[in-house]
Amino acid sequence: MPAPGPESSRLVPMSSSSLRVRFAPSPTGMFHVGGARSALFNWVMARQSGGTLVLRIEDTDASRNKPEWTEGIIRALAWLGIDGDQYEGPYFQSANLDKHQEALKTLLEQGRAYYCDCTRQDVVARTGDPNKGYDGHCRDRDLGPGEGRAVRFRTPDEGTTTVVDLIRGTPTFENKVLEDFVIARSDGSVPFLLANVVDDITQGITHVVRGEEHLSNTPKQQLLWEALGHEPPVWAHVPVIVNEKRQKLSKRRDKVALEDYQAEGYLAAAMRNYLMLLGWAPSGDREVVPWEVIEREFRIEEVNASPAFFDVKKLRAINGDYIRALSVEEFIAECRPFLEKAPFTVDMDVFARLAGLAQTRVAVLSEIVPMVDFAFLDEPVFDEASWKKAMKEPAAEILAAAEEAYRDAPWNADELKTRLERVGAGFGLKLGKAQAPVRVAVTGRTVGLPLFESLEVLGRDATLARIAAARARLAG
RNA sequence: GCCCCCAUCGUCUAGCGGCCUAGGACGCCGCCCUUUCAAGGCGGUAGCACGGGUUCGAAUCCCGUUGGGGGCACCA
Repeated sequence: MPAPGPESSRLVPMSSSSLRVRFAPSPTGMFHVGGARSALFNWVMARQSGGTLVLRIEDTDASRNKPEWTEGIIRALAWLGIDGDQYEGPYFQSANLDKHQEALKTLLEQGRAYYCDCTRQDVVARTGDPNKGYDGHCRDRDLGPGEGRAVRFRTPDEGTTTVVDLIRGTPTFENKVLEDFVIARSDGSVPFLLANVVDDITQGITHVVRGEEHLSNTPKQQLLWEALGHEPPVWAHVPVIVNEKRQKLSKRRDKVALEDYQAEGYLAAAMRNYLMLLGWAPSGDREVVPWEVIEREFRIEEVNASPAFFDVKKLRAINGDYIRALSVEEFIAECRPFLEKAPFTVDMDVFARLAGLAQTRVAVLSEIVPMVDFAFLDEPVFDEASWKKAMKEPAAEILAAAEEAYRDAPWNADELKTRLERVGAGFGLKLGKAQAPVRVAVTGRTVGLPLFESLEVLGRDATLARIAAARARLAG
């Protein structure tokens, strides 16, 4: 860690109880990993500055306000560690409608906005170019309210709007390229651009940390802040998360639902750690770090400005690290929900004897099920490829010899290993080869938990029965 | 089409003018360990997009090119 520079080099004060950030998702039925990362960034900033994180549900679109979706957001946040006591709210955008209308009225009265009765078709007909924006046709027509009339914000004809962005510096936009955008639909409702600003103003937001996809909206929103008589917030547009084709992750084509990862057995701590690594890295040559380190070291200004690929392979690796770092008891507890969903009944006492062996072998919790199924099923599920591979040449003889050797063996892993070693030696085979037929006979697969420990847990009767069954299958 | 953003190994990143013969991690490959598979240990593979400047000196600063991405709705 380099010597810390003067305090002034920190763009976001380390301690400022006045900092107010927000996470403002619109309910869509699933919680996007990109949203999770934004939430995390905002949360960390609030925590390390002693400021406040506000949760606001942007539910004004009628198709996006199912209560269970909001619950899903709250549940997902809690899973990540952002419990209800970590934020103010939730506020609902739909509860702030009066303020939206008030702002609209103010803008209209100040002459910063005007009524417009143009349809999209009208505009295109006039400009002859569907790529062109609104042409300002109604700017000075002095229209009053009326059926089919929207309200547009009058953007400046000259000058530039510069947004101060912690990650990108000072993107500057020519005002003349900003079209007069709609701030009230003809039904009177206020769309995102304005509603979002009014809510941020209402809730005293000082730093807006959101996805890069909003950067183009920012000059328009900043103009709105100013027109409404407020100093705009400090912005921070975090890069989008992309897929292998380097496109923004989309719920249509990519696996983006946090719930899906949770259901597969990714640990919240691992997901949290991984998400923070997208665009940022802790000090030193390590990246799998306790959350406290992240909370101490994270700086929004250090977040990379370029898009990051959501690499499930790396997520897996990190998840494996987190799983291995669990105590066996914790591991068992984490496995429980997955075992309860398994198509067989798990005796947790039996599982407890296998858990330690399984822990280093699963990268994702759901993998525990096929790994221990043999111990709970009446008979193993044979993987045909495994069977073919292991049950050749002296397999029948090995199984016969093993059955014989195990009939009266003291039932512990060491002894079982020694006896099978001896069996193998009789065929000039090393244990690695000799154990294969037994492993497949008993577990159904060629790979799995350490065999002799598994046999010890399984018990003599089941082991012998399975070897016999395999011999019969081999003969028949 | 217009606007904006971005550019270090395949991927995520460290680097903020000399410490870089570019470091770490994931992946991949090899070796060791070993009852399979993991885990672990050791080693290897691979990168500053390109072209101009600025400078004694550029991955680091500036400009351009190229290439990616995002946004341009009476969605959020």
